[in-house]
Amino acid sequence: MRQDASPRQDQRDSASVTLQDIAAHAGVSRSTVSLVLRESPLVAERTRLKVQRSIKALGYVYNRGAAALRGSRTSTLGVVVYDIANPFFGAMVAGIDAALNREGYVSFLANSEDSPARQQRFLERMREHQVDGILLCPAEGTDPALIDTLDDWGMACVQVLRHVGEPPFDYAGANFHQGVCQAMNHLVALGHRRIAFLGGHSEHSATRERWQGYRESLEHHQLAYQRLLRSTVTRRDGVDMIEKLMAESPAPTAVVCHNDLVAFGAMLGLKRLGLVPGVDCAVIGTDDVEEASLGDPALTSIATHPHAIGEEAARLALRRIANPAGAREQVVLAPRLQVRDSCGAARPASDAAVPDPAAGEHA
Amino acid sequence: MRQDASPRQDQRDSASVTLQDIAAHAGVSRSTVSLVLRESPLVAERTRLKVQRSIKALGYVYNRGAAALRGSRTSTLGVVVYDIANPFFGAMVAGIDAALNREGYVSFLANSEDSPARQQRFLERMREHQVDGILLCPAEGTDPALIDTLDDWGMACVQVLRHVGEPPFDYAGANFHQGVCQAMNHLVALGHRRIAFLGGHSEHSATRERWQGYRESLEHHQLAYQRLLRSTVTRRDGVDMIEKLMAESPAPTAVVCHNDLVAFGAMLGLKRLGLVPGVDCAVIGTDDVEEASLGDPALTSIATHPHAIGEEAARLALRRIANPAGAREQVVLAPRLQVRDSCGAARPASDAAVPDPAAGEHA
DNA sequence: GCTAAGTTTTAGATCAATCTAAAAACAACC
DNA sequence: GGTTGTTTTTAGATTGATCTAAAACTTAGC
Repeated sequence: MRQDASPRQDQRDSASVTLQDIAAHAGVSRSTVSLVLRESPLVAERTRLKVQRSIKALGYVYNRGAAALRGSRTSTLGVVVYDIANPFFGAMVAGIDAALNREGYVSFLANSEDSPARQQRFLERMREHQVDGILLCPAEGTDPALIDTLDDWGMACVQVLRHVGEPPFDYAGANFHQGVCQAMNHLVALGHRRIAFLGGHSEHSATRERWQGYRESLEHHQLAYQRLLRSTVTRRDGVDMIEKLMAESPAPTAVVCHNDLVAFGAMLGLKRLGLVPGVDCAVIGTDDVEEASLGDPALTSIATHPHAIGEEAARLALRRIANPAGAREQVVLAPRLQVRDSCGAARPASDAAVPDPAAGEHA
Repeated sequence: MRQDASPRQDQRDSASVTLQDIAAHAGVSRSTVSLVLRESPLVAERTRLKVQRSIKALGYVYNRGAAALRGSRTSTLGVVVYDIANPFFGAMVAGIDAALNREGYVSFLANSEDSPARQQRFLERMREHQVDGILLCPAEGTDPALIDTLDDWGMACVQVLRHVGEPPFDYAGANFHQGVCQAMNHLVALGHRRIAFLGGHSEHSATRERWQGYRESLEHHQLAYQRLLRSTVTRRDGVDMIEKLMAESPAPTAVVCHNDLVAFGAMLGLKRLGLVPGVDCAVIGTDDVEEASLGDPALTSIATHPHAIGEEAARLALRRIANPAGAREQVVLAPRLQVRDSCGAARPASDAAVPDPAAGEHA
């Protein structure tokens, strides 16, 4: 009836074909078949071909579970993120998937929802499944000792985007510090003197790095105005924070945001106040998600390349699995400031004491 | 040194503790320990407690690979989506994760990028790993025979969101047909007579269902104007399509969009033309992603509840695994029209021959 | 005290691969 | 033809759990 090419008809119904069956069919031993499967150079060309024919004829399926029992690798990895519904993590997971796919690895995914308990449960499951390694965006409140524990468990662990504990550890992420400095330099060059930073929650490494960049930039450019608002990092937070800030006196002429969601919120908040983003107040986001270029106005954003970070993290994990004793690595990707319409020059009309001549040069 | 509660000190260094070791420690047989682990009622209370103490004392870790080799289940599932960077799928995966987590299942994730070849590679890997089942958002161009093949492989397969082939099959998704009808009814009640449908690509079930809803609504309300534009479904497509439509004469007074991204694009396109979304042209999206409520104006959208769909799909898969011979099920969730500001009444000023009195009732 | 029935426990086979160490096959050389 | 050295192949042990069928231990009844 069915006309497809697979040799399903030949197989006995759904009963699984084993090395033993192939050995019998090809007239060799189980060991030889195993060697063929693992592409050992020990086996003679003629034998190899004969065995491969039998493998095809019987529709053999490699049993990775059985192989893992005797061997040392499972070719599986665990991936933990805390918000898979966030497109940033989606892109990152896509990068991980692409890199692993190339190497024949496959990954379990868990969404911790920033709950250390849930994260812990998943990691214990991963241990039971004997994954070779873990890619971990640690949930908020993760005990730094966890990294050592994973090491004791014999699973390679690469932290991604955030990290807990002290180096040396394996890590892949973006240089948020540098990214914020780039944004600040750009704004200062445009003549801005009152720049606020919006958002960031509790004590994550990724937040600390941004805030440090902000503070150091202020110092470096000798700017007196400093306004750093903590918050969760949703679009609504952006609305709330910008409304609060613009009611202050003096109000900022520019804001740098923890991520693009906050930045979208800030732009929306400005519009609700009857102000024009990029004219009345410059807005810069972080991540450069796909929507950034299609905003109104198009959002200037610090591009952090989640797909690339995912790929780097996966590759680092594979390196560590291949060489568990090797030196720990930190792969920190440089961000790039993607300039668009939401960060015009500071208005001369605003109450700046001395209009900056530099503004003209760069406007 | 380290003060945590885990009995790591007792274990011999990283060598794994087996049932045999526990049996020796507790003074019982390997079989008894196995029964305790699986909570068999056969084991006497005293023995059970004794064995559980030994399990704790030795820091035993269950080896699921070994268990799967002898047993029939792996407690693993494969999940295939075609665009994990899309927040809609992110939310769906979060729903799947939540439902599986409760049942002690864990899932492999793959991002097919709508490539049947890549999807096929992943499914073969899943077979090698002997997953109990697959949650599949089939890639574009998937051969309908694939569903039967998976069945032959002995893996439960639940299609999600899209489906290929003929029923009966297991499926979880949203009632897109009904959703579009709700949107159309709403627009008609507001007085709209020229309603276009934007977006949808090639022959997916999820697209066909939307288009059918559109066409049947037109017929039901006896509307002569029909304009259905095919496209991929990105924000940019929305911009392009609305610009094209508004240049036509007569132009539509409302558009229903394949998803929220297209709708955002349509709103942006209207603004670029100097028109006001919700006033000059009503816009309705599909999915009701988080951003919908924060748009400018807030977007009316057909909420399809991706998280709930993910949960339903996962639960259905677990049911099928528990009972492979059971009747196939289709779980189709009813969408809900989330009315916001982007779909005002059709303007009396526009060239409608007869202003509809119904518009007043609902405005 | 012995048998029968019920409750607990266990030895040994099994699952499907890998690994080790040794055997078999082949070639080359004296 | 026998020895040596390679190249191939293989038997059998091993991995860590589950399963089956039987053994060992209780308890009840006469």
